[in-house]
Amino acid sequence: MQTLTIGELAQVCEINLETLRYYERVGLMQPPPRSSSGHRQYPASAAERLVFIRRAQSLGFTLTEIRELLHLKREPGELCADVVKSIDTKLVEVEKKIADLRSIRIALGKMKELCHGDCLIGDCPILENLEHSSKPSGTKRSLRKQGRTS
Amino acid sequence: MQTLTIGELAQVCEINLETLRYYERVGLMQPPPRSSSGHRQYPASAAERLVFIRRAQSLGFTLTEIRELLHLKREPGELCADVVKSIDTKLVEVEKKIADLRSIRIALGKMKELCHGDCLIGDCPILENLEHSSKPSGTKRSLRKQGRTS
DNA sequence: ATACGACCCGTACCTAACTACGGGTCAAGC
DNA sequence: GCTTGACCCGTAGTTAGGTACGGGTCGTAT
Repeated sequence: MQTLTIGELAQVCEINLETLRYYERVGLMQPPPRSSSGHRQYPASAAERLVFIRRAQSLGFTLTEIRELLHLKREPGELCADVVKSIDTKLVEVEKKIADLRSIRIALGKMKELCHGDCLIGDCPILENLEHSSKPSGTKRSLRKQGRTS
Repeated sequence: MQTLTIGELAQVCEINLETLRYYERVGLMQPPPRSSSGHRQYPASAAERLVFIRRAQSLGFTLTEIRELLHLKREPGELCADVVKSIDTKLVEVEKKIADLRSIRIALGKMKELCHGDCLIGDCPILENLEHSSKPSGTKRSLRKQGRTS
C-alpha cells in the first residue's frame, strides 16, 4: 500500500507538520508505522481521519470531544446513541453562545445610541454607563470566556 | 480618606486577590499607594474601576481593549470618538460570531436529522457526514477559535 | 562522497486570563 | 511576647490548540 511521509500528509491536508505530531501526542492521530529509519509512514486513511478532525473542529467540537468521537468509532458494532448525544450537547452549547452574544449585541447597541462620538471623554455617557451601570446580568462567566476576539 | 487593603477590595468586588495583583501587573489597575510596611492602600475609586473592568469584560472586551479604554479616560478633554469606535468594532465582531455560530447550528441541526441514535456506529450517517462531507465552508479559522466550550 | 533537505525528538514558547505556590514579613489580638 | 492570619514578591502552572527551535540523523541527487 502507498504510504505518505509526514511532510506529504501535511501538504496534502494543508496542515502544519508540527500539528500532525501534536495530534499524535494527544491521541487524535494513531501513531503510524515507521520505516526502518524511524520515519512515519502514514496510510491513506490518515488523510480521512484528518478530514474528520477538521470538520468536527469547524463545528465547534474541541479536540477532546473529537477524540471521544473517534474512540466511539473503534466499536462499529455499538449503537450510535452517544454520537447523537454529542451533537445534542453541542447544539445546546451553541444556542447558549448565540443567546449570550445576542444580549451582548443588544447592550452594545444601546450604548451606541448614548453617544455619537462628539462629546468629551470626561462626559461621555458610554464610559459612564460602563462604570455605573447595574451588575452585568447573570451570564458573566460564560461571556467572559467568549470575550476573546479573533 | 478611607482606604482598602487588597483583601478587603477583593472581598467587596468578589474577585480573587491574585487577580487584583495580576491586573496591576498588566496595567489595568493603577498601582495604589503603599503603607510604610509596603501594603497596598486602595482608594474607594479602585472599586469603581473594577466595576468598569468587569462590565466591559462582560460585553466581550478583552483586557487589552479595556486597558485602552481606561487609558482614553485619562484625557477627559479629548473627544470620545475612539470610545464609539471601540463599541462599533466590538459590535462587528459580535455580529460575526453570531453569524458563525448560526451556520454551525444549522450544520449541527442537519446532522441531527440524519440519525436518531438507533443505528450501528459502523453505519452512522452522522459519522460518515463528518468524514466525507465537503469542505467546511469559508470561516474555518474563526470558527475554530470559537470552538472552545465553557 | 558530500551537501542539502526532510525527518527525528524533546522541549520551550505563544495567547488570554487567571490561579497557585513558597518563602518571607508584618500587624494585631490574646 | 507569641501566634496567626494577611500581606509581600517572584515564579510557575493552568487550559486549548497549536507553533517554533535546536541539535541530531537519514536519504538522495550530483
